[in-house]
Amino acid sequence: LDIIRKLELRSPLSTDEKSALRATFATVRTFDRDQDLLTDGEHPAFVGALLEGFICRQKALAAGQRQIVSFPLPGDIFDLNTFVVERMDHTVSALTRCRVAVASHAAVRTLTETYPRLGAMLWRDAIVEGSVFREWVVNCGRRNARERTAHLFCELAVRMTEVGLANGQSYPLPLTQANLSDATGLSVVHVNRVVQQLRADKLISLAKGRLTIHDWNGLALVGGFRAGYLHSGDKARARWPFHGLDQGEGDAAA
Amino acid sequence: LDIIRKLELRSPLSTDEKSALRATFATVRTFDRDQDLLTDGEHPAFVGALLEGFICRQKALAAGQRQIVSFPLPGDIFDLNTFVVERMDHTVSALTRCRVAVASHAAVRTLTETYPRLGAMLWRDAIVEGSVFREWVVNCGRRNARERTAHLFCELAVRMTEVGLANGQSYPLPLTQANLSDATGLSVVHVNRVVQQLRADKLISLAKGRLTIHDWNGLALVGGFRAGYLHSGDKARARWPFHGLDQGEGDAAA
DNA sequence: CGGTTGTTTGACGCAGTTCAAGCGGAGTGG
DNA sequence: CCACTCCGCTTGAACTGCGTCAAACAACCG
Repeated sequence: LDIIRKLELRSPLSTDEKSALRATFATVRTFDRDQDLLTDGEHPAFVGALLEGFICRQKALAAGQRQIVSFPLPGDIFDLNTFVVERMDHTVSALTRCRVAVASHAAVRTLTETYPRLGAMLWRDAIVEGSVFREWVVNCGRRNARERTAHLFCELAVRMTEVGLANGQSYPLPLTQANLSDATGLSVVHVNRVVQQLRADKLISLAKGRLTIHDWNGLALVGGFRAGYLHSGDKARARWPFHGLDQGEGDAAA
Repeated sequence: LDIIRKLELRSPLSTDEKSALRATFATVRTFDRDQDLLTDGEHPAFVGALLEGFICRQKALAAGQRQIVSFPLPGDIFDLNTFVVERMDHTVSALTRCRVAVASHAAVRTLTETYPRLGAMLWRDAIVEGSVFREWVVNCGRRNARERTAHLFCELAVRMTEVGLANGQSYPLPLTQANLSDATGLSVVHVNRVVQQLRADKLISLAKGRLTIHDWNGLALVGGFRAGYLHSGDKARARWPFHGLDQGEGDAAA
């Protein structure tokens, strides 16, 4: 189960925790390309963790335009927020055929009551995703087309590597240029030109659903990419401050 | 204390809860305009709740440009995430002189262990802020200058009203046009032109640090503003699923 | 082999940037 | 009380990055 792999990056799990996770997310559902996993406005009936495939969070505008606001990767739980908030404020769609492990809200609640440390780790990821959103605002607000796409490629490289899906310099990126344009806020035509420019500059190649980065430093420089906001290297803070069930090191006072 | 007012919008607090909040956030600090409350990269020593004044979260690019990614309003706690994540990934700055109620991490931890419902309510706000970030991505990515600024004014109108700081059609907005440009990802010059256009269209007036909305429907239409993502009207979900201390209605199964 | 979906290329136009300068108000020091 | 300065707002003119429109091309699929 990919969630396990992802969580263990930060801190090892006990066998109990692992089997509880497996039991909770036992059901697997498959979604086809262009299907919506969760629709804007609904209150979803399940909690889902991506196992494989590419999905996105997106919001649609009146004029029929779309903006992709993030790409949850395998191992990510993509609707934890529905625990806290009544309705979805965006849509989660499959960009490729994908497999998702689902659990009922009740089951996840039980899981995290039994293993509070797991709850903490899941929520940590949700908080980090907030940080990713902030960086996307910067990306769309203040970077030009070339910088934007370079930055996106860098971010995905780091995150794909983190979950073990990158293979050296390359990782699967089965997105259409239309998808990239929705993620960067550009037009399809311009994304095409930018990608070709990046190719011509020997920074990347992108073909057959796979992105290869030939010059990481160059690409990161173009995108102004600094990985801090992904909080990858941060030491695990397994202690969730908001349930009062366990003890741990404190980050003391003012 | 403004946090109390804000939390009570959702669900009334007991006298115990209120006095505990007051005790925890007893210390008040004042910051001058252009001072940083929290700096990118640091691990802050306190948790802060804005009492009055205008602050922003911002990220700086290499070229000296800035992007404002949100405006925490009075009653908002603006660095809860430092409970979970080692370092700040952005800077929080004062846009006007402001007052902030501060507490140590340890004190907030104690507070939420004693009153888990409070912890749940605080974190709910953090999750909702994530939703606001997503909408900002859309704003910067897919809306033109006029739409963007209109949307921003609408969002602030709703949120200022929510915390009781709006006065009918108008609310305090003591930002420079440079600030607005950093929030919208536009140039100062263009913000100026757009604002004047909105004025000329009798949608708003903006002067002396105060924004007045003359035609709400018109402005919301221009900005493509739909308030759902702010989750203002959602019924309170006081039960935080991740501490297992209290019971509550469940949102049942798959 | 034709239809559909995705990529590529070119020509053109415009929204928004940049540069530059003028203007008004608020604060400060003489 | 005036003079000077600083900061924020406003305006104009010129430039450009990116969008739009249109069409050709390539790959996949039934």
